[in-house]
Amino acid sequence: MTVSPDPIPPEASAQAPAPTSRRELNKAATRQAITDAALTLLRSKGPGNFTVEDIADAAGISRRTFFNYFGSTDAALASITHGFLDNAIQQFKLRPADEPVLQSAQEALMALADPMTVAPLAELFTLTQQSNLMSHSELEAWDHCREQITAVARDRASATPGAADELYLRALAGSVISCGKAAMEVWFSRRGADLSPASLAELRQLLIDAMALLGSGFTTGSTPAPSPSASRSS
Amino acid sequence: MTVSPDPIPPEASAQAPAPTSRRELNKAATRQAITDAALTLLRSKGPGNFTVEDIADAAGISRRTFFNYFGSTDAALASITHGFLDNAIQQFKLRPADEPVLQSAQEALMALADPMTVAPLAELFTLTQQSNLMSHSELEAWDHCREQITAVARDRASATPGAADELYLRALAGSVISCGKAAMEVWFSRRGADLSPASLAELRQLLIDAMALLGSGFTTGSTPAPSPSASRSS
DNA sequence: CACGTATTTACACTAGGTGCAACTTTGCAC
DNA sequence: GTGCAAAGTTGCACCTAGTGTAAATACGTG
Repeated sequence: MTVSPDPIPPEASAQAPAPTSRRELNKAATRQAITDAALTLLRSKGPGNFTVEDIADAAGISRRTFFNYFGSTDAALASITHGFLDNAIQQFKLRPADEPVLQSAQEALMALADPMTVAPLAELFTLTQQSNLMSHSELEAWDHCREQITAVARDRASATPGAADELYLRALAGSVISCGKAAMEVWFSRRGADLSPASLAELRQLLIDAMALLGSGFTTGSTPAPSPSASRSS
Repeated sequence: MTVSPDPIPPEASAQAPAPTSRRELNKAATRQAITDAALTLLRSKGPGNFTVEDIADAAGISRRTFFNYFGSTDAALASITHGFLDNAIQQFKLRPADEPVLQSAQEALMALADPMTVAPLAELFTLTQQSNLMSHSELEAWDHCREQITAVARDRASATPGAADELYLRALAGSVISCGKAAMEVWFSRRGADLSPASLAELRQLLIDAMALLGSGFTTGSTPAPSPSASRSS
């Protein structure tokens, strides 16, 4: 795949530090073309009903080149999830080190509950929902995120005097991920791919509630606290 | 694979309600032969270094028959995990309906922290640890367990007046699974495949602590509570 | 333009996974 | 026991995933 010499000024859509050579541009374009093609095929044919060759053809590259970019169809699609979660981790790392992990997670997720960011993830989710378990690559992406959270939590703990142990770190990070997933699952099952402001507000509330449940130890005793509770509102 | 007409009396090793016909016996034997062969190959060659054909040969069946039993090598190995978790779910379902879910989970896991039950799982874990993400089939097994927990929790909730919502159920079940996994990970990383009484006692304690962390909302504020805390001792 | 390097591509090959038809074993009635 | 139908196994053909390799093409730089 060769990019035609679009005279795009260098500052256009500069997300990364961008050593914007033609090689880099081509690679980025190919990568994008592959994920676009994969998503299009997913839309039109449904999960599991298209091959790597289909994607390669649609993206205008050879089958072999596809494998130079992704290890499988799943991986191509999971790059969407990966992008979202990388973003989340980035936000998470920006939080002050003395903030409780749960709150950091909540704040990081809040920052991402906007249409632009969740749209691709929401569509991917709805399109793959029928075959109810996530693909291996997608699970890998979530697991990678979990490890990142563990690492950050470990750093923060080592700064405080009574450093928490490994069990604490792993259990916490795993639970945060699980609760985040749970919130998204519930959101998708309630609203489908609805990205309206009201729907996104509901997502935010679900994320807040999920983290609050985790922080309260899932106590149901006196306060069932299903929906109206919130530690903060955007 | 044909079982020779061993004159085994019908009560020998009757685990299931056992409609013990010859057909059932043959199938069970084949299934067992496959998982045994897979585990042996895993031991001798390491993960990813043997093929379905290798397993089939070792189990004395054709490649095609292997696929009549399992969808992949991973699935054959994951049957170990599946067995353990099915067992766990069974224990979980036996708990009284008015018991808090977290405590039920803890009790169910306690009942399984004996050498016979954890040994296969421990070995599988250590043998596949180097390639750090679990196989797809193994993750499926854990996810199936998560769904079962969700279902039980849903039943229990619908019996109580202030029925908890879907977010609560999913977040709780997901967190329980995550914490269980975390406890096992820590155990394996500390003790390898050590199945001594002391090691198993440590596993029990880790499981107890993990559920306690979840129940306390991971509060570190005043009580770091890393190890000596426990809501009960076996 | 020319040359070295990065990238793409075609080709060959191993292995996973599935449908199908022939064959063997088992359960059951007689 | 014989015979028959259902369940299970096997070989075979076929498609797809994924990888190694070497030739061809595109790019960066002088």
